[in-house]
Amino acid sequence: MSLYREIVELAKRRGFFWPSYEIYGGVGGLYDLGPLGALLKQRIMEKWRRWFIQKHQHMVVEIETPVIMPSRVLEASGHVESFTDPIVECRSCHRMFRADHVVEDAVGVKTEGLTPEQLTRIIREKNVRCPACGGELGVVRVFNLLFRTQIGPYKGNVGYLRPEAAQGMFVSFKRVFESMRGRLPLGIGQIGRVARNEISPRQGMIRLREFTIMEVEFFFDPEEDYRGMIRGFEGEKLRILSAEDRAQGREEPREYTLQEALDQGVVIHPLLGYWMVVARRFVEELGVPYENQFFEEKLPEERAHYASQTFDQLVKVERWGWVEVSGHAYRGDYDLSRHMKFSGQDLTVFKPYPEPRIVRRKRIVANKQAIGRRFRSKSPQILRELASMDPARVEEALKKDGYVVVAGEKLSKEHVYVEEVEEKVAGKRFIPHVVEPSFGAERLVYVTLEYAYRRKEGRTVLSLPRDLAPLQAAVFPLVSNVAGIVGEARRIRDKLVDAGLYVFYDESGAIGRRYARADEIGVPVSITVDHRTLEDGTVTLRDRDTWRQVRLPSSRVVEAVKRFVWENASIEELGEPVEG
RNA sequence: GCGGCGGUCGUCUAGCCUGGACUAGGACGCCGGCCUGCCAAGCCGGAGGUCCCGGGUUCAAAUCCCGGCCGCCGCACCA
Repeated sequence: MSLYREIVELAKRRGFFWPSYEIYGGVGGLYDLGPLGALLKQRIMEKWRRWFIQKHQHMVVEIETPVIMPSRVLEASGHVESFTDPIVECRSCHRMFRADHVVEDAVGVKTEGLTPEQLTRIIREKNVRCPACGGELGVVRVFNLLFRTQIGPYKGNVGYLRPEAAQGMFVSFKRVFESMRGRLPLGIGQIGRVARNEISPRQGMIRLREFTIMEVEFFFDPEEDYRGMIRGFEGEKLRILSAEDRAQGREEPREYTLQEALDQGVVIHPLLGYWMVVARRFVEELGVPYENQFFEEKLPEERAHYASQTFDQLVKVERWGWVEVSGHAYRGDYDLSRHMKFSGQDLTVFKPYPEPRIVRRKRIVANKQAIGRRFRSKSPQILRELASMDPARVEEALKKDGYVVVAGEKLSKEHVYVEEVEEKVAGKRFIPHVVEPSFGAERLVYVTLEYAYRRKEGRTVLSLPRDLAPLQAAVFPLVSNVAGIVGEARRIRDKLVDAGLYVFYDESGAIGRRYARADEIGVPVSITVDHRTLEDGTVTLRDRDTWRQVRLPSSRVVEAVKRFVWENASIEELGEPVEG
């Protein structure tokens, strides 16, 4: 059986995940997380929080925004338009094509903004055939990956389920920015569910129609030098396959330090690179070694509509080769600009200079009275155009010709002149730029399971990083027919539960079987109460990965488990070795 | 969405081609009991299956035919 199949089998059997709505035949792209899967995902989310929010709490905060979005927001973001592709199917070979691409290639016309009906007409009129087999093409249809719904009882009130959490952060940027007392850089993070109506989801947990996204929108001043922020990170390594390398047919990533990647222009902004380093380390902590991950730059035509540079963080899995677990996009000011335009709200940021600056600049001064007398009803138009002209050029024209042409009229020095003024400028207004690291949580659940999966002496061991284990400790009575032993085991279980831990307790079957069951679901440490416990109060602690055991007083078990699980202490530090 | 292959106890599977003694068999797992001084041990007992769903052919369908759903593999989109 393949590794993938073994994991899927384990997942179903022990309760990590399975297809949703199974009793009704299932629905593609939807998965349930079982008791262990839900815990594992929570631990992964917690780790993400630690890396992306908690460690950066001086500049990154977490919010929560709705899944349902009014259509206006996604019109502004470009998703209503750009998450939609016109597709056409060949009637004979049944291949699918992007209708606009087929038409552009065959007829050589621009298709931007054409409706499916118009595209269909062009196909009919120009007799555009299937590029693969020459067959007849069908009717152009549109598919949109957005799930559409209706908000309230009014049909016209269209809403969508969000395809990414990002828009919630952009829309609420101003409020968060203000509540964070107007500081930049500012990261706004969110963990939330999103939905994309994939045409053909497959690949189990890797490609879902509904999933949890974990993303940060990191807002900053595009003119500021952020190289200081990556101090201490310059030497961090990243494996990157650049778009340039890809265009030349290269398939292997190159290794760069962060500094090199920036110096060579492979990564266009220090902050983009900074979060890529954080992402690499976070994924390493899920159990994926450095050499099994790299960043692939998207080619221009592969990028989302909002991005000017994008990297996918790829992780190697047995079944599908390299799969994306995160995306790192330089979104520029695209989103905030669009929301300014669509909402009419000012989303710019004011940034005071350390000291007000005296700026000398040229200014066009119009003599409105003279213009009004001379040009009468045309003067409003002249004044409007004048306001948007470049002072330097006006000055030059006046100097050279003695007049300047505005709205088809010659204006002389009596109508307009240019003067130099000194102005005090306290700061500047600008639209922040954004870099975005964005993770899919369920993919990480699968990846984490795959990297933890081991076979040892014919048994399955889930060697999950200890702090990710759904259940942190197992407690067993060595035998189940001695009341004292069972009683003490139950007491220890209760103490661990009271300490806030999730405990696997089992008194059925033989001890070896119970260890095997605990190993299989990744419980990092097992505590066994035996006959000696009744004599001297000590119990054994067993390491899931090495199967080594130590003995220590049961009064110290809670502390020992915590040190083992959260502080990664070795088993030997926690007690006296057990012989044998 | 199309093409190819597949869907049988919790899991993995036998049976399907060549319809009927299939009351659908096995292994593992699960539950209970006994036993057990540390790694899936032993003994006894038990529960568990609308053979993916719907329709058709037939005296008779897990088995043949049609449609649907789901999964895997290829073509287009993506965290």
